[in-house]
Formats: sequence, structure tokens, C-alpha cells
Amino acid sequence: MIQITLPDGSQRGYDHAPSVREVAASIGPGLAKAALAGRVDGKLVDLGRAIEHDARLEIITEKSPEALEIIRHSTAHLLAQAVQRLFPGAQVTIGPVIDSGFYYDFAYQRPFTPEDLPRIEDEMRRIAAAAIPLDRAVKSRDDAVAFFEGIGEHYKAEIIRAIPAHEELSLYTQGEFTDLCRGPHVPDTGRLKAFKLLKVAGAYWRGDSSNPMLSRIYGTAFLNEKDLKAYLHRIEEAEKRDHRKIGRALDLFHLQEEGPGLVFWHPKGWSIWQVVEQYMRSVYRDTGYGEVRCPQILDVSLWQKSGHWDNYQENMFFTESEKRTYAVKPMNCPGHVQVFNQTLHSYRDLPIRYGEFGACHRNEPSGALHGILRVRGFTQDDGHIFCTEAQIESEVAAFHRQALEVYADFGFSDIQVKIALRPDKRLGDDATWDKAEHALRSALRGTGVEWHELPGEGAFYGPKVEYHLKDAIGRTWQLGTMQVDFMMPGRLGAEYVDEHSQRRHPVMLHRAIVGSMERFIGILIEHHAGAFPIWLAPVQAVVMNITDAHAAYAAEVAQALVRQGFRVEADLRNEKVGYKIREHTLQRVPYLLVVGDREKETGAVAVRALSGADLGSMPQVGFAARLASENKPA
RNA sequence: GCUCACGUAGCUCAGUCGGUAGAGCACUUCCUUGGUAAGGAAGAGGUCACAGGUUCGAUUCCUGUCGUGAGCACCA
Repeated sequence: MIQITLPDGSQRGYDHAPSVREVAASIGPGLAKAALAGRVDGKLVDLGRAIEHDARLEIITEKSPEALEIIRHSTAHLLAQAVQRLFPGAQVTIGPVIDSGFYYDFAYQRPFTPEDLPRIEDEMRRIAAAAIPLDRAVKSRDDAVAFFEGIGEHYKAEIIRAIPAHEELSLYTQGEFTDLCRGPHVPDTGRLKAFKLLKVAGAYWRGDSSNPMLSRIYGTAFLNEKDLKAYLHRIEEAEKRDHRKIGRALDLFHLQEEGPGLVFWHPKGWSIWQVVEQYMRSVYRDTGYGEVRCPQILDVSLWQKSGHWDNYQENMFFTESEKRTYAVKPMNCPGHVQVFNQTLHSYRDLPIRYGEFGACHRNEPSGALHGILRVRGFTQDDGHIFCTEAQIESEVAAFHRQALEVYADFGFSDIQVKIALRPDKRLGDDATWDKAEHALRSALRGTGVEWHELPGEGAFYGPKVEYHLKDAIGRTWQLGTMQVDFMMPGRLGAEYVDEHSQRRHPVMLHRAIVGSMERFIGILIEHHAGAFPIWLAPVQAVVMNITDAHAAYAAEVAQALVRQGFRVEADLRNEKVGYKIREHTLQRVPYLLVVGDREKETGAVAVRALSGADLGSMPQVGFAARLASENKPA
């Protein structure tokens, strides 16, 4: 007798080992039809899996959160089967589920192109319509290797060879197609109803650029057509928030061929920049930083000492004069060390904090450039703290709190925090790295924040805390960072005198909150979809006259507001007021002020919010007071 | 940097199976003076990214270069 306990606590007995499907059927035909997989004692299994002993069982249906992942994984297999039918000789490699769908990497004599996708999709639909059952089989590792070598799947065999010999592997077969997979999968291909292939791309075998490039096909799948359509619609909507589109539409900045990865800021974009910069300047001031400014180019010898020459030469720009080679600065830290070194410091002076809006250039690989989110010329809110080992933890913790406060002021709350740990290519010994990594963990632990750790992703001179945010399309970008550095001060000769009159190297903390100004403003644009809050808006209000008779008054109103420090423009063009409203609404101006006979007579303005709401007529001073109260972070 | 795709007016895009191009918006001029998301008319505007090649003829086909996009790799 086998006892199955269901999630509601009820129990059922079976005189043989029942499959998940049988249990579902014994509960009800509706459930049997909706069942996709099962969870036996917490472990996901196929519907066909027999339950050999007493167990807790949960039937996974389309309503379960796991359903989407199962469907997508099975759709990846469906894709692979279709590709192998249409392109004999194409080898399968890996085909995982990702956030928004799945992909599958193939090795084939030529890369797949977008034209191939409709054909492949059609074949996938044919296979789905045939409702081919999926069978699970278990093989030993060596048998599995032999099997895949036997059918010419050398990449698959290579993957399996890396698995320990004693492990048993499950293989899923649907018709003529077999793939290695943990599962679970849908019982038959007929369960795959809503999918779409989205794009092709190259991807290196095992993610290593020295390996051959495979052909990757991305797709997505949902439980039904309606969800799929909704997803595709969401993507379209998200693309409208793209900072590159909005940047052009709102006349914020541009890039052009002659300066790849170099931004031309237009007056309205620069206005946003200035608000952000002044705000960050106040953060420097409030948190004990002295603002500095260091040279754009410095003799290469300095970069040789700092280690940048050895590690990043390929990505630096150089220039020459009178037989000397200078590097255009890729970072601000060596400059800040020079400032620190101009005086002999006492331990009593520490921590010493310098901040700079430092303009840096890095020769990023062409394929990495992306709008203003990844550029070759950028400016960081870059600060360096020179302190003792004992001060690291409190400095890191204070920075962390300050950073989150800044993000909140700009409207960001879903920040991902990560700690990037020692990379293979690094300076310094393991004991030093242990100390640095421990200091970061322990500081963050004290703040109660949750973080992910990224082994191997630290900087060559130290580990770092990273603050990440998502863009409109869901890609994540690093904004802020806090890095512990035990190397640079020694390499560049930074010293202080301790309480025993001994000269010592301080610890250096590299930190930025918004990170690259360019990237941060790009993310801001996408976050607000161009409709900036009052304090950031390039133009906070436009005053528009109804006829020429009110032009002088409109100009006067605008001028008065400008004198009070607001960013206000007058639109006196000979156009109907509806036309002007439409235009400035599309420009996302927060307040539109209409003035006609009534307003002119009483010294008032008629206020319309960006939402279209009519806020009525109010005295000029009333509007100015309203603007003043809103002209700061929420 | 690698793979694929793309590059036509200021912008968004159409088009040419090889015979030097078109729309909407924007722009200019004129008319219109109109109270909350497009008033009307006329006009101007393009070496079809750049350089070679094939061809009687190339914006169109081929090759290369540059740039852009997606993904991969990279991101001090």
C-alpha cells in the first residue's frame, strides 16, 4: 500500500506504485487534463513518474508558478527538434530557460538568420500539433556519452563528459529527437500552444571568446496566446521608453558617427545633468568630501605604477607630445592619490575623502557601446576615501546608507546589491583579499541589506559592492560601487604617520553613487519615460499666449519665474493654444500656463498639469509658491 | 572584438525585380488672432553612410570601411 499525501492534507492509498498522472486522474478528470507535472516530496517530476513509496504529492498545473518554466523548457526542446529536422547536421548544445523565455545554442555550418525563424516556427507548430509524447530514460554517464557520440552530437557528449561518472542522467525523447535534460517536461508536445521565436544571435561555446561561435535562437513561450500577446505588447511599450528614442524626441543629447560612444549634450539634457550634478555635489558636501579636479591626461609612467598599464592598456587612449606619452585618464583614483601625497598626513587626519566629477575615457570594445548607457567618454561622481583598516567597515556602511538615500530621492527602490569577489587576474596576496572581502560583507551585514555574491568579478585591485538597476527592457546596469583597495596606495606611495610615528599606507576606498552620469541619466530617462519630476525637468513650465494681445504679458510672466530660479519658457508663436498645448505635452513639460484676457487683467495664470488636469486660474505668486514647494526630490 | 541584421529629407518610414527617389511630421513664406492635444495655402529640402568592383547605366547587385541595433565576449 502506498500512501499519497496531497497539499490539503488528505491521503490516498494505492495498491501499486501510481504515476503522478494516475493520482491526478483518481482525483478528477479535470485535474488530470490540466496536470503538467508533479512535485513528489518537494522534487519536480514528470507526470509519468511512478511514485514508489509513501510521499507528499503536489500536482503541477497551468496555474502553478512552475508551469511557465516547464513549458518554456519543453519549447526549447521543440525548437531543437524542429531545427534538426530542417537543418540536418545541426548539433545541439544547451537550451536553458531564461527570465523572459528560453534560447537554444546550435553548432551548424552557417549561422541562422532571421529569415530562418518563420520556417523553424512552422515546423515547431507541426510537431506540437502532432502531440508527440515525451519519454524519459535513465542512462549512466558513459552510456550517455556513447549515445550522443553515436548520433554525432559531439558538443552534447562533451557536456556530459564533464559530469561525474557515477551520476545517472535522464534523457528525454520525443519522436526522433533525444536530449539530455533534468526535466520535468510536458507529457507531450501538444501541450505547447503559445510560443514565438524572437531573434538570432551569436554566442560563444561555453561563454569563452576563444571558443567557436554558436548560433543562438531566442524565443519565448506562454501558457496561452493571450499571455504571449500581452508579453509582446509589453515589450513594445517598454521600447517606447528607450532613452535613445526619448533623448532625440526631447532634444536631450545626440551621438554621431565621428564620436562613437561620445555624447553631445543639448541644453535640455545638460539641464538634467546640472541638477543631478548639483545634487551630488551637496551629497559630497554633507558627507565630508572635499571636491577636487585633476588633469585629463597624465604621463604613462603613473599608469604603469598604478597597474592600469598592465591590465587595461588595450582599453586606454593615448596621446603624445615632445616624445612623452600621456594616457587620457580612464579612472580618477591615481589623480586623487597625487592630491593626497602633497602633504604628510597624520592618522588623526583620516579618513580623508576626495570627490570629483571626473571625466574619463575608456576605449570600450565597439560591440559594447549602447546609447548613453555604455560609452567611451563618461563622467563619474567618483570619490576616494583614504582611511585605516579599522575605519573600512564604518565608511562602507555609511556609504551604503547614503547611496540608498540618493537612489530613493531619484525614485529608485528596487536596487540589487552584489559583492564582486577576487578575479583570476589580480594584484596582492590571498590574505589581503580575505581581509577586504570580509570587510565588505561585514559592513553590509550591519545594514541588514540582502546581497548576491559574484565570484571572480572583482576589480584587479580589490573586491567591490555593486549597486544595480534595470533599464526599460529589463537589462541590468551597474550604477554605484564601493571598492576596497589595499594595493593602489602602496603602488603610488600614499602614506600617513600612525600613532607610533611609523609611516603606513592607508587603505583606499573607491566609491561612486550614480556611477557614470551618462548612464544614470539614461536610466532616469527610461525610468520616468521622459516625464521628469519637477526638480529634474529641463523645462518646468511653458507660458503661452492665446493671441498677440497677450504676448507681452506672457513674456513678463515667464521672465518673472526665470528670475526666481525656475526653468520656464514662453511660447509666443502665432499658433492656436491647442497646438501649443499638444506640442509641449509631447515634450513632457510638467506645467503649461495659458494666459489670455482674463489672466492678463488679474495678473493670473491658468495652470494645466501634464496629466491634462485643469488646475484652474491662480495668481502668479501662487503658482510660483507651488513650483517652489515641488522643486525638490519627492 | 565576434555573429547576424540595418544605414533613403531634420525625424519616422515607404520605394526602386538595375534606368539618379516619395509620404507624414518638422522647417520657410503667406493667410488666419483662434481659451486647453494638430487652422489653411504655397514652398524649400536628399551624391539614397563612405570607398572600390560588376554593368551602357548602381541608391538597388558584389566586396571592403565606418556607424547603428540585437545577442555573445568585455566592463578598472
